[in-house]
Amino acid sequence: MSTRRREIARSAVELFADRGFHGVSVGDVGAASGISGPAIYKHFRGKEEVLAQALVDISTELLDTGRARVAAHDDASDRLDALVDWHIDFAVSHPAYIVVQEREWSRLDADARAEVRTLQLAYVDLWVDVVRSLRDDLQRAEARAVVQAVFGLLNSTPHSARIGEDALRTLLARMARAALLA
Amino acid sequence: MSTRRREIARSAVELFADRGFHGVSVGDVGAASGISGPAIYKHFRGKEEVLAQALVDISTELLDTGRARVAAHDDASDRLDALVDWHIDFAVSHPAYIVVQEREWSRLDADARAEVRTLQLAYVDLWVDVVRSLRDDLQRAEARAVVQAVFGLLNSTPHSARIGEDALRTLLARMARAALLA
DNA sequence: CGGCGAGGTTAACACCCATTAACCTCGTGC
DNA sequence: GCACGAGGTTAATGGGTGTTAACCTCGCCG
Repeated sequence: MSTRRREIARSAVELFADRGFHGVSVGDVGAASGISGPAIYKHFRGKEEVLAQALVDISTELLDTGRARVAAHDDASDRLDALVDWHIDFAVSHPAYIVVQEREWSRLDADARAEVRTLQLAYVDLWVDVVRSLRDDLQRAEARAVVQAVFGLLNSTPHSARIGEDALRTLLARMARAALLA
Repeated sequence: MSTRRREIARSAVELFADRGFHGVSVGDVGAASGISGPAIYKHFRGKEEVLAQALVDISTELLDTGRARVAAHDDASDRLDALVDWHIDFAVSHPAYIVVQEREWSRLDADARAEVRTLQLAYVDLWVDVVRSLRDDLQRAEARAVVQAVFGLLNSTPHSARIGEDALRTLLARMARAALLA
């Protein structure tokens, strides 16, 4: 996967985030990368493949870094904190990715959707394992629901009110922990 | 506001929820209400007005019923429980409305956006007042952020895993309370 | 030096879709 | 009985968009 593909996908995400996939033309996507219009087709087979690339990139980064952060700690409680902090880091610094991932998932074709879904599931499972080592009362399916709900909480950042970024981070971290361990 | 407008908007929401506003044609909107295509223009000035009607309806119902539920209790803690239960009721039974409200807000023109925003803000404030009566440590802006985050948590229902509806309700209620009072 | 492939460009095409026009058909008040 | 307005219908229009075609221009390898 050439780095140019990733550059194009990255800048396209900003557009998708605030005009929606269908609200952004191929011309817009090109313009955002300094080229224009049909030049996109030198890198992608179609518009939708740009979205796919972006979503795969997001999911991969979330998973890979998440794994690394978990592996850096031995204590289960520390691991949970590490996951919460990492997810907040990501959500706060890349709100556009969060929005697009939530919103445009269904526009992907079957193959890309399967790939993204696999990555996302692995990320959820990473959380689930840590959560269950702290919550022996939860079945696996329940733990998954808990984790999804916490993602909803943490991903609310883009829509969120205007308080300082640091205050927001600590607020969210405290709420997430409380919700996870309730 | 004729009731026909509301019927059309209501059935359109289901379409918007899983294909996105731009992914649904005016023909589709008509077909979903048994009429077809341009007949929509006998009730709305344009496609976007259908979306606006739907979002205004959602926001109004959330606010009005929320107010009624709060007024039915004197104790602050009971009021919070009532809000949490009502929001979960709504999110579980109308997932399409939740999805559309989150996703397509930005497609509205300035007037409709302002109206929806006012309603949503009043709903948030309803929560904020109750939360602050239980949490004297929170500034108003912080309380707003807390409430938004809890909405994110509760609105995760549509994306959520497959556990029984009752189990999901109690799980979410417990998590929400914990997050709100942490 | 010559060719050629990667990555651009602009022009053209075909299609879809929101909106408008023109026309029909009742149910209802006068 | 009849005008008329509300709420449909189908046909036409016009703009936008994804994609393809045809063509240009280098940088690099043999």
